[in-house]
Amino acid sequence: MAVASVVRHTGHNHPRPRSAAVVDDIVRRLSRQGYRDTEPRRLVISAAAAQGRPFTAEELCSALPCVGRATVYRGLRLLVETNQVCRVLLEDGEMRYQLSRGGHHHHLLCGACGIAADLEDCDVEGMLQNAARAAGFQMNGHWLEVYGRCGDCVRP
Amino acid sequence: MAVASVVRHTGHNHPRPRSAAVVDDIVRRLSRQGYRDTEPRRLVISAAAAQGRPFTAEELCSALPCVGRATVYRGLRLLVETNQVCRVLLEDGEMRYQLSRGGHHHHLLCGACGIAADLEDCDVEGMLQNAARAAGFQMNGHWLEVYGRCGDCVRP
DNA sequence: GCCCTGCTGATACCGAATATCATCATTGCG
DNA sequence: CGCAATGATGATATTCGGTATCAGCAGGGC
Repeated sequence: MAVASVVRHTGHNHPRPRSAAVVDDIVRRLSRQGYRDTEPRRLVISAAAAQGRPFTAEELCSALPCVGRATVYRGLRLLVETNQVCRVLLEDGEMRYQLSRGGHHHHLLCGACGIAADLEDCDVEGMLQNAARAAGFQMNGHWLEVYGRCGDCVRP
Repeated sequence: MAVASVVRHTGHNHPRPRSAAVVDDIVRRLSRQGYRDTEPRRLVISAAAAQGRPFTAEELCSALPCVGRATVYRGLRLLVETNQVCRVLLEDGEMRYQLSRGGHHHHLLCGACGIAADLEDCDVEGMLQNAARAAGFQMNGHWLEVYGRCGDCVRP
C-alpha cells in the first residue's frame, strides 16, 4: 500500500494526512526552492511516506526496484537537506530516516517494534542551555534520541 | 607524542592522568574481564588516549601504521563494548570515538575546534522519563549530544 | 619451559554510498 | 504549442569503511 486511503496514526502522535497529500505538499515545497517535480522523486517521497517506521536508504531502494539506486540516494539526501526527512539514530549507532512532520521534536524509539513516536512537549533546550553555559560553552543545537518500549510493546 | 608526560586538560574538564597510567588502568580492567594484555592492544589504547578530540577508526589506523587494520578495528570495538571508549555523534551524522572517563555523561561538541568536553552535571534523565511516560512510553535510555562553540573558540 | 588458546595481521571480501556521464524530461519562454 | 536550456535520471564504475578468513604468533596458566 504505497498510498494510504485512510487516516492513520503513528505511535501516539497526531493523525497523518493521506499519503498523496503529503507527497504533494513536499513536492510543492521543493518546487518553491527550485527543485523539479519529477516522477522518480515523487516515488521516493511516496515510498518514504509509506514506511511505518524509520527506514534505511537500502530499504527505500528495494521498495522501489524501478527507480535507480543513485536517484533514491539523491532524493533521500535532498529530503534530509530540506528538512522534509529527519535522521533517526538507533541505539546501536545505525542511522535511519523518517518523514518529518515539521517543527523541532525528538523521537521515542521502541526497541521492540522499531516504531518512532514524536516527543514534542519536552523542553530540554533550556536545561541544556544552562548546563552548557555553566561549562563555558555556547550551545547552538543538540541531538537527542530516547530509547525504550512503546505502549503497545510494554503491554502485549 | 604518544605518551604525554605532563598533566593535560581537555576542554573544561578535570585534569587527565598521565597517558601511561590511563593505558595501564584500561589494560587492567580488560585483564579482569579475561582479555589479554598484548602489545598491539596497548598501542591502540595509547593512541586513543593521545587524541585530543573525538577520532575515527581510520585516524587510529594511520596513527598506528605498525598495527594491522583489523587489530585496530577489533581493539576499538572491544573498548567500546567494555565502555572504555564512548561513541560521539557529530552534527552531520559522523560517528567518532573518545576515551571515556567513566560514568554517565554527555558531550559538548565544539564545531570549530572539534573538541569534546564532558557535561556531567545535567539531569535530563528525569525530564525525559516524565515526557516519555506521558506519551505512554517506557524509557530505557537515551542518546544526547550538544553542539556549539567551546569557550576558547567563542573568545578568540 | 610447555601448551593451550586467544590474538594478530595480510588478504580477500562485502556492502553502503558516491562519482561519472550519456540520455531524458521538466519547465520557462517565445 | 514547441523549443531550448538545464536539472534529473540511471547504468556503471569506483571508492571506502568495515568485517571475515586463517595460518602463524605470543600471553599466561601450569
